Amino acid sequence: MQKLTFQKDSTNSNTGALRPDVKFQMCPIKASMGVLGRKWAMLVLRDIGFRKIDRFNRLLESIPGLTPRVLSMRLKELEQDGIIEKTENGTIPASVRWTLTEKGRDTLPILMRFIAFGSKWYANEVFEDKTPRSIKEIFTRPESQNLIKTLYSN
Amino acid sequence: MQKLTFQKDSTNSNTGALRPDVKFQMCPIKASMGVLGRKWAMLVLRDIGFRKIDRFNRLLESIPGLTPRVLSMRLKELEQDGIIEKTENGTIPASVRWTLTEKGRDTLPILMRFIAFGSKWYANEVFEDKTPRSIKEIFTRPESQNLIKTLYSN
DNA sequence: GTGACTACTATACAAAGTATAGCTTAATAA
DNA sequence: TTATTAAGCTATACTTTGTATAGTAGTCAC
Repeated sequence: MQKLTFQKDSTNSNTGALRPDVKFQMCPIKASMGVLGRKWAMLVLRDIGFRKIDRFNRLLESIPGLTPRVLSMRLKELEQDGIIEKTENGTIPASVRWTLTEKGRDTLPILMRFIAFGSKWYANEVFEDKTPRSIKEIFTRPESQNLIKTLYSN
Repeated sequence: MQKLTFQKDSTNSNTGALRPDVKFQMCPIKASMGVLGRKWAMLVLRDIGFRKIDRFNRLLESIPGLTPRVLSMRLKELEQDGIIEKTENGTIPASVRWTLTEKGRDTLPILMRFIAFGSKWYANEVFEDKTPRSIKEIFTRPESQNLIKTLYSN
């Protein structure tokens, strides 16, 4: 467990604040929160990105509490923001499949950090044995290692 | 720009899904969303954690749109969840200061990923020159390097 | 005493999310 | 033939969450 400490910041009267060297016109966190910050958005991305659940009704089933109205709204917002895209094959009833775009795949490192955080700090709810776990303890199979490395490290 | 690809998953009929090797009783992302998923929560953490803004009225000023009612609620929720803690010095009027707990400091890697994501994909709004930037291009000063390494890499 | 600063709370309203039902098209089952 | 299922939604009403604005109490400086 690494202790996080802040270094003195010579440009900022020693408050210890982390300051960017480039001026932000808008905070990138705030910008990201626009669509990703809405309720259920992260869980929809989790299912599409990690669990490969790509159909409307399958997403509804896999996310308890999510209603069709809100799922429909989240999918539209995520699509308009370029985070996911749909593939409609021409059949009727329409068979829609959702996948991540490049931008969408770039949200997975964020999700991985949430997995790490939740597995450490909400172990009571997350694991049957209530024991906190690290990412490495959760994804141990050799097939997972490349992906974990890509999504969790630099 | 690294391309993210998924390896075939021999245990899961080749859907390419990333599956944990430990059973989740509850998804750690969902667990994390409880308090962190509410509106403004991440921005409050950003200010307390990175910008060292630790007073009620200073937080209100620094987060446009946030109202005292909601800030008061978010602070209470984050405190109850053990993410932040308050220091009240006995003076009247009470002078309250908010700091991150260990759990709170563990949210900073999540925020760093949001910074990275936003700086890459919302450059139009984030930077005056509308050019996407990486974390390394944003935090270039030697004093920042240790912190960035801790919060961004493993 | 006037105004400013501290950290809030109160009230009313608007926006966002929830619950439930229903729609359209087509394939399958009885 | 009729009903059921499944696809992906939309409609309506209601509840929760967040917004806007004003106000509170205590203390200090002027």
